[in-house]
Amino acid sequence: MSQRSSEQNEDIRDERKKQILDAALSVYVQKGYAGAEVSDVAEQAGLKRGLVYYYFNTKEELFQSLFSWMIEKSREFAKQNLLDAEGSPSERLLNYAQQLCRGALRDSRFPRFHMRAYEEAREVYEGKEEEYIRNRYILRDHIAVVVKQGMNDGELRQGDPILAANAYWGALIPNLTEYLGRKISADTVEATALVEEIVSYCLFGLLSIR
Amino acid sequence: MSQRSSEQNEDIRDERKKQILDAALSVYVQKGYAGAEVSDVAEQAGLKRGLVYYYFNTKEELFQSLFSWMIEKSREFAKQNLLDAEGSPSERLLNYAQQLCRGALRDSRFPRFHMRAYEEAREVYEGKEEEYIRNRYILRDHIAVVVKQGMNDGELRQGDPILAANAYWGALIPNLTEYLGRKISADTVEATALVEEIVSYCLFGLLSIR
Amino acid sequence: MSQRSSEQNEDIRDERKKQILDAALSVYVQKGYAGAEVSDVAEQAGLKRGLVYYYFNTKEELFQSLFSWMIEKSREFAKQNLLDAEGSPSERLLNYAQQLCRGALRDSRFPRFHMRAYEEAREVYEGKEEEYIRNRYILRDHIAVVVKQGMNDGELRQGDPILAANAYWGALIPNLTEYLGRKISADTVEATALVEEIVSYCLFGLLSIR
Amino acid sequence: MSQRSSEQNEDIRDERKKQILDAALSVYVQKGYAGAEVSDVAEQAGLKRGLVYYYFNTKEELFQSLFSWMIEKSREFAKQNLLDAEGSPSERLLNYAQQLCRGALRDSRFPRFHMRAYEEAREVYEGKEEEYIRNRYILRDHIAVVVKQGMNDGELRQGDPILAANAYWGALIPNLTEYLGRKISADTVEATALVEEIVSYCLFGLLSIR
DNA sequence: TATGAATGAGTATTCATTCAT
DNA sequence: AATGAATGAATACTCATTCAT
Repeated sequence: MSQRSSEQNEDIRDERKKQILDAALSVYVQKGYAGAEVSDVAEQAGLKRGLVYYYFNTKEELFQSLFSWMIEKSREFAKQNLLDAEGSPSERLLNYAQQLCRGALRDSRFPRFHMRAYEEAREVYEGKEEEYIRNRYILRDHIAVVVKQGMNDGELRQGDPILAANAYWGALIPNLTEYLGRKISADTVEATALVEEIVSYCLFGLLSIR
Repeated sequence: MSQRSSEQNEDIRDERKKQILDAALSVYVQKGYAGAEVSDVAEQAGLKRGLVYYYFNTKEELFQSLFSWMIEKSREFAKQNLLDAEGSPSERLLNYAQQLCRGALRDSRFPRFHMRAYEEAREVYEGKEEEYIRNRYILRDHIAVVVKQGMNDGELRQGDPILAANAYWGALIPNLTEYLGRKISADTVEATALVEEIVSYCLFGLLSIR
Repeated sequence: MSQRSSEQNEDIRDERKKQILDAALSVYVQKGYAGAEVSDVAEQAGLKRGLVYYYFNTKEELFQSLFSWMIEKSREFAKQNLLDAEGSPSERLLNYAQQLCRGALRDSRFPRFHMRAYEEAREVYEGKEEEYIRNRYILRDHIAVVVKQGMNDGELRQGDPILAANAYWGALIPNLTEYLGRKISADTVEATALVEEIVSYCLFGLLSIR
Repeated sequence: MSQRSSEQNEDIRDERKKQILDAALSVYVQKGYAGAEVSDVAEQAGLKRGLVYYYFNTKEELFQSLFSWMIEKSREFAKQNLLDAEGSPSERLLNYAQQLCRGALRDSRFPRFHMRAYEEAREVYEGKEEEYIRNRYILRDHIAVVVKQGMNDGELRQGDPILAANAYWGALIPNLTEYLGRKISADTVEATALVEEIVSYCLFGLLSIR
């Protein structure tokens, strides 16, 4: 019998893991950590339960991997579109919010993941307090860095950057998931206007005096 | 006839139900619906599991009752401090946010409930689509009503009242739960300033140009 | 406060016990021993569960009482209509079967009780082997006595009286419960014909050569 | 791909299901539906409880399967030995009764199942009224068909075939279970005589005049 | 690498029973 | 005598996990 080469196996392994994590994401945004069953994930991935356990030793490990994966993707995204982007802090915050909107139009699971994850990180990282802390707050802290710059520059109102970052992020996320229900396809005029509006609220607030 | 008068029994029943629902709230904000066990609720309430089932037939019924209870309290609160309050729309939105902050200082389970509930309502109300819809969006819709007035008056920027309400509420809630970690006692100068700041973000946004 | 006299109490007690046993019978014929709940019995009797326990210490005791009660009634009935009746053995067997039919027309719970009881006596009398034996076989043994006489007289075919009694009783009982479905009221010509037919099968069998 | 071939798995599944159903039968004839515990069945089968649930989703489903299985076996048996057998109706009824006796000597659980099932079918098929009806009466109806032929031929007395079938079956079954207590091994002269006698009662009745 | 049968530690739920009033 | 709140020991059922193949 011909043996698969080890590189081939390596490829299969990587692909399978991605496949499983992607399925886990879909299940997670619908049911959360406690409510998600390993069977659900397997089914969603079109694989057998046993195989999921072949790649991830426990449900906990699977979802911690999911969290790390998502956090990593989110961090990279923030780095590109926020931290390393060009422009003043407020321009970068605007831009970042726009990019997040665009992303949500493509895949609403991203903001939905973050809505759940904010509350459930403690359960998923039970017993790994540091990772929990590091992961839970990482995005907000990235934002806070830029907010702080803006405050120092006088571009943003003085205050606690953390609270401001929370407000910015909090104003954004629920509206990203709201897209879903409206099922607007990206790149339409309608979508652009909506993005514009959503983004504006988290920077300018609700008042009209400007 | 029973020795205990029927009013006494009525009182006992009411008190027990409250006691159980209050315990369920504590468990819920920590573990969510799927993660919460009826045993946890019983233990938290200092009662036996059997008694919880004496008052609520199933876990589902218990948590649906919890949701209805919380929604009702939230609705009343919104009525008093937002809908029926005095002042212009933006004044009322400011005032309501302040009152929510005060409430969160007393009992952080309120905002924490809403953070979870927004995502989990579908699971809890599985099979009761209308109740789900009604309950999930009720607060946001209350806010949207006032936002719409403000938009009509020209006090608030024109836009979709629902999106604006989402932004307002979203900017507020995560910061309310943030209080917890800081454990500031209400009625201090520090607390007042913090409230001021949090509230300002959801109405004025982050920019300083005003 | 006026005290109830002890005779009055005695009366109440007796009446309540009857009431409970009668309810237990109704529940029993529908659900059997294991399937019957004390709540069912209470509800059927229009009483509260606690009161049932006031009169019968355990579910086991309640149903053992039911069995004793039914057996006693059945025994008396057999004594009057079979053992102490007039006529030859076969005449008495005919008469007894007819009387059982009449009884079933009035209250089908009687034959239905016996159908269940035959199988369930062991469970109900668990740990009381003698009572079980005595009660389970008492009716059949009464019949066997008369059958034996008939065999000795040459009126009935020679054989094992127990087997014959089983056949007689077995041929009768399912048809008594069958009445129910047909809901024939007693004392009609139709009912009389039906009784005639049912009775005939258990004595004459199915063949026409007579 | 799995190492075990799918036929092997098929075989394992079939065997396990049989094993569980057989155990369920043993438990059922002793305790009935409500009294039977899934643990009992597992223990009787020498398997773990979890595995029982792996093959049957609920206790209800398990016992409905048991019923279907038994009914099917009974129906086939009736087809071979009664409906499709040779001879006149009464000869076939005699033959069928004999075969049932023989079967009971080998495995008394068969008649004992039918004694319980007649009463408990309604509970087991709760909510599936048609299946209940179909299954409860199927054997009796098979018998009634042959009885009716016999009546038409003039071989059996005129009457309601259903009542006659009930009488035939009812006279037979309790005596089949009676074998048990006597523990006679089949193929002895004694056993043959007993079968002869039992069978005779359900066709000829008790009278000697023939 | 992949499958699916098997296991066992929980978790929801039921129900007989007690007991204060 | 009567009620209904309270208890706890089962019992049905779920689901993460293991393991032989």
